Amino acid sequence: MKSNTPVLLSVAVAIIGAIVLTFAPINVSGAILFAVGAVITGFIIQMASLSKNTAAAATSSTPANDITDVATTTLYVGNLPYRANEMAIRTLFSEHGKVVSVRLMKDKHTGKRRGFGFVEMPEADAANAINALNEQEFQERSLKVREANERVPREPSA
DNA sequence: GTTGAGCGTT
Repeated sequence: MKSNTPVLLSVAVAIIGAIVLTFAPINVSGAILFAVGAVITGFIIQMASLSKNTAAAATSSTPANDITDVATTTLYVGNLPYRANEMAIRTLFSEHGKVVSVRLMKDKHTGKRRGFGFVEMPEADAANAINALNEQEFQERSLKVREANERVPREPSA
């Protein structure tokens, strides 16, 4: 990781400064000033690195990241085992298409899983996943994959 | 720690 380099550098500067100050005939106020200066320098280096990375990330357009403008279909997945987590469902559906988002509904009060969830996929992949994963066993349970009903409409906050 | 038809939050 490149971002660790400025941190290690600032830490090294601080340590070296402390060692030098230990054997150097300088008063305490000078030591404090040096330490503060070292810390500030480290933060400045970090900020410069962060802004540099942000600018680079914003400037370079990676074609592998634009997948947000695809028409997606939300799938209802029922009869899920209680041990199943989102990662397992995402992995399972990823075998039959691109998974946009996976949401396993849990009880709001207890936080336990209710055994069903929603998987968002592109239309073609969604139909493929329904045809492939519906009524199929997943961890000794028969999956129920269908098209989800209408989501709650986004009410304009007015 | 339990249960088993169903359609839901930032």
